[in-house]
Amino acid sequence: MPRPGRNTYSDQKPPYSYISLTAMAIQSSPEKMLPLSEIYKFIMDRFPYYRENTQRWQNSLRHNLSFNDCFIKIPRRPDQPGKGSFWALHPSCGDMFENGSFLRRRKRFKVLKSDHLAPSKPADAAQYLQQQAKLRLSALAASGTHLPQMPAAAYNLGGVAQPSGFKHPFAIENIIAREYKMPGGLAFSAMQPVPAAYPLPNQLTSMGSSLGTGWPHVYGSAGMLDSATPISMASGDYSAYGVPLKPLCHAAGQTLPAIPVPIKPAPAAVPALPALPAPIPSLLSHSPPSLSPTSSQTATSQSSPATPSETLTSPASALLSVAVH
DNA sequence: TTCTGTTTACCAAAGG
DNA sequence: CCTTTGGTAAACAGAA
Repeated sequence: MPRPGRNTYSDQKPPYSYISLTAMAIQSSPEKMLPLSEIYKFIMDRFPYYRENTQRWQNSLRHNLSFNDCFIKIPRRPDQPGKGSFWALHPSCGDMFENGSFLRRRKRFKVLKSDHLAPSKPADAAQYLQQQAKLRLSALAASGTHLPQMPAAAYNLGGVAQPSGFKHPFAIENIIAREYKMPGGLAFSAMQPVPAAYPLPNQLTSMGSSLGTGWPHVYGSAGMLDSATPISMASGDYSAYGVPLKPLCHAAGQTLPAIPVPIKPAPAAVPALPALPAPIPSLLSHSPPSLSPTSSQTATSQSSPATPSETLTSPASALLSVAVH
């Protein structure tokens, strides 16, 4: 595996906080959720720095998972053996890194509990996520080729934390989508359909092999950036997420993404909906709301965030919000 | 036992 | 300056 030649930065500590790294890992997964071990793996696969002192940084990472509200825990199903839960990103934390810095967030992410009104458990959010996934799954099964949106996007709708509609040029998924390149030069879009409620091992591993190119300080990724990459990697070690990003996006203003987020399905990257551990629940047959594959932002950018998926008055979004610490 | 997950504490750096 | 955020250590409990 070791790519001879160019490990220039690969041993350096990546300029990302654990929160960033974890978010990247989660976002890179088709299901937008990963078990702890997979998060470890993602990081270690891509950042050689973290192949050492695992005790230390993994402890830190675990701490971050628990400590930060931007990570939510999704319990495993009985049919999904394994240790620990899945971890997902809180749907509203997309703007966490809005300032373009992956070292320090704009502000801390806090979940406000609606004290009395609420089924305010993370489990609800988790369930919602899962349901979204299933809905998409069934939609996929129904339409065959149709490609729904990522759960986070739909999950966001009506969310409290995004009062001004869509805007997160620095959403991790955007960044990742921009960074990850498929071997064929096809940009991997993090905006993927959700084939299943739970990650399938083979999916994850296949993802793993296809991801991770285009990271300057990432092991074995040298030279994978094609010229279409909007970000010049010329000299800076971390320019991918570093300097250029900010001006790039801020230049076009805050509310509209300067760089169009790849919302194209990227079929190649779509794991072809392999045999599911559990049969597709037909009980979820009520039409999947807001699955219009047309746009995650073109539509949402100007309309009120809640419009498309009213059917799903997200229980989670009602109780989740961002607050200054 | 090991792995996960939670929690507390302390410190350093960044940011206002 | 003070506050916030991030990194680390560590103790601890629970699950596989």
